[in-house]
Amino acid sequence: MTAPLTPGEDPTLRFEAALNPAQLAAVSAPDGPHLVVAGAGTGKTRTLVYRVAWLISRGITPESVLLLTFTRRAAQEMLKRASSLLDERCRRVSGGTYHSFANLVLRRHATRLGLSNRFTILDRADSVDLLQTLRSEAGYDKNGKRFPRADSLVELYSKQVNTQRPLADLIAEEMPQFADEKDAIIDLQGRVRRRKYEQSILDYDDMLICLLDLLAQHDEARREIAGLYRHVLVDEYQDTNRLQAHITALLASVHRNIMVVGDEAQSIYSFRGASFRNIIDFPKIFPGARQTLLEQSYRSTQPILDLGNGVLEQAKERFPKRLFSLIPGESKPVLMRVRDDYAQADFICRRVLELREEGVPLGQIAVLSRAAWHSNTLELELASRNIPFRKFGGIKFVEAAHIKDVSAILKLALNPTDSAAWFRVLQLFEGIGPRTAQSILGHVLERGGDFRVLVQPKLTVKTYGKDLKNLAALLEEIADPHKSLLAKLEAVLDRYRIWMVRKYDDANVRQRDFEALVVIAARYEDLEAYLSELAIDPPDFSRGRPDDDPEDEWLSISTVHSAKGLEWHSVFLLNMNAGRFPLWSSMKNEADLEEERRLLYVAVTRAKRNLYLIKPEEILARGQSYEVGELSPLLAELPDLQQRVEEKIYAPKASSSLPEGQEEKTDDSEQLRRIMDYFST
DNA sequence: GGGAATGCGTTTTTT
DNA sequence: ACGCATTCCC
Repeated sequence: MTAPLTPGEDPTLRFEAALNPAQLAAVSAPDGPHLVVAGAGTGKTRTLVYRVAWLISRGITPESVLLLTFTRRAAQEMLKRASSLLDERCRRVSGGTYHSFANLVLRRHATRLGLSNRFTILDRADSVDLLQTLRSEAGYDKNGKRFPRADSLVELYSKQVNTQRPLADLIAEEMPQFADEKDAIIDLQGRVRRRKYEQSILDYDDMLICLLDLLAQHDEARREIAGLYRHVLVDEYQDTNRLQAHITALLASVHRNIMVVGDEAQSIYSFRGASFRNIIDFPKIFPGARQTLLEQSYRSTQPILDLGNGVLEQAKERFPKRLFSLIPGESKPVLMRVRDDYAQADFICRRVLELREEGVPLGQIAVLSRAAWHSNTLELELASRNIPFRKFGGIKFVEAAHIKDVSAILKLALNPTDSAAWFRVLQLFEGIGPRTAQSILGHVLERGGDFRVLVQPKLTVKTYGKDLKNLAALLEEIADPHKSLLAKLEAVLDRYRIWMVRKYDDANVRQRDFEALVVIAARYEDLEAYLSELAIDPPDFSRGRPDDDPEDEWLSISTVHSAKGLEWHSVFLLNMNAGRFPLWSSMKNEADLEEERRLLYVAVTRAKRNLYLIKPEEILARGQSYEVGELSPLLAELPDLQQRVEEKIYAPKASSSLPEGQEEKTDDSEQLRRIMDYFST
């Protein structure tokens, strides 16, 4: 990155030297709406970063620039880069993810919506718990009839909110087998809504809904909030849904200075209502919007782009855009055939070590997969060979049961009417299951969430009476407004450790995660900010070591979704089989297959220099049996696949290629590994 | 008999 | 890790 400006230096000159004509046009564009369509690796982020720096260098107040991004990592990265371009003023730019922005605005304006500003936030699992509770309260689970599972209902309702389509239509499409229960399903959604409203709890979707409600229904609020932001910038616009597009448009309704950046070909979140229509329709909402197209890739070599372009050519719906690159590099992506999952892991470990020998740091290497669990075998292999890695995607740190338990206890101190939190906490104790928890929490809520209900004689005589007493004492302690956040957290952890040992046999492994919890807490003043942070912007790694490795000294393992916006020198793509990538479930209809194509496009274009597509010859099927792993149709459908990739076969000669001093690998060691794999989870 | 504990089989992607 | 079904306990 370039050095900071010297006083008196004209930043404009710097921008012209650092950007190509299309990028410069976007960066230095005059006020007004602007759509930037940018292919993978064409400097999308760079353009936004320079735009922020350009605006501020022209005297725009940093706080009045709003930068909305998909992940907080992306936001921080951008502001860091903008600061190093210009100066620290760039750090004061407003923004974050849609959800974190919604949280900030709602804490200020909640009362206008008749909502407490001490609301707590439900994550996905909390929503499932709440739904479970209401489902049994309403008796929908026990009239003998089949009824959708709680988690599929949560998904359905979420889709309804994010697509803003009638629930009845979605039921007909997504779960036709439950068409008979349509009325009950609709009724249940109403019950969930009312309950959340009564108890001041919001799920992720509610945060967007409330923000939209505030902006769309309260004109004064809209003018006040939209008035604050002279410039609105949005990254990854292809992954916004209708709700977010509506919010964005309203935020820009006062000053009309809005720049959205995106790539229809990388739209991979349609399962949560995202639509690249938002990009297509942008000029309809903002007539006369300027448009800029970025097509030159600064990331990948031409052979890698050729494969990406080839994948996209098979798409039914496509837009005229063709990436090109001037980066030298002749070698084609490698399609590596391996025997099975274990050979795949073996190949990656060896190749990773070789790459490191060749001078490629671990931090410049990534392994990507369609689903988080696809890398399970690889993770074991990496661990046994002491190759440090971090895993992104799948179950996150904050989603682990013990972290959720601790958060739930803390939530009660903030909002004692949060029944989802009560439900979880009560079931920590032996002898309390869903039924008993339900009944106790009924008593608690009757008294407006008073903890002292827990110590009434009727309860203390039970086997779990002592636990409830301890809980009540703990809650009393952490509800104290004079106590610091850290002190509250320590109090909870001290008590929870005792409960945890009874509940989990791997308690000492889980124990280590609490250190991270304390580290995060140290950054916050109060409980409310801390819990919001955990719910909205949690640390995004799920496995591996957070703090004790230097930045670049670990290999990334990631889902394709979590790899969005990132790039590596060398990329391995796992399981290029039918059923794995694309998943079986996505092979049934063309719309899903289209999205898988875009996903593969995203995956391929993460690579700068080396790309390995790995194709096991056999895959472990349902049950224990191996079946033939067909080549992914997303590759097989390319008429000129042979020209676009170099096919190789990985057939290790076990004894000769093993490093000295290690045990020779024989067939039974593989079997042992299989057994270990099976029993370790 | 109600409700909790235990065992079994399955696993898409995320704010 | 979780939902679901079965078994076990009060």
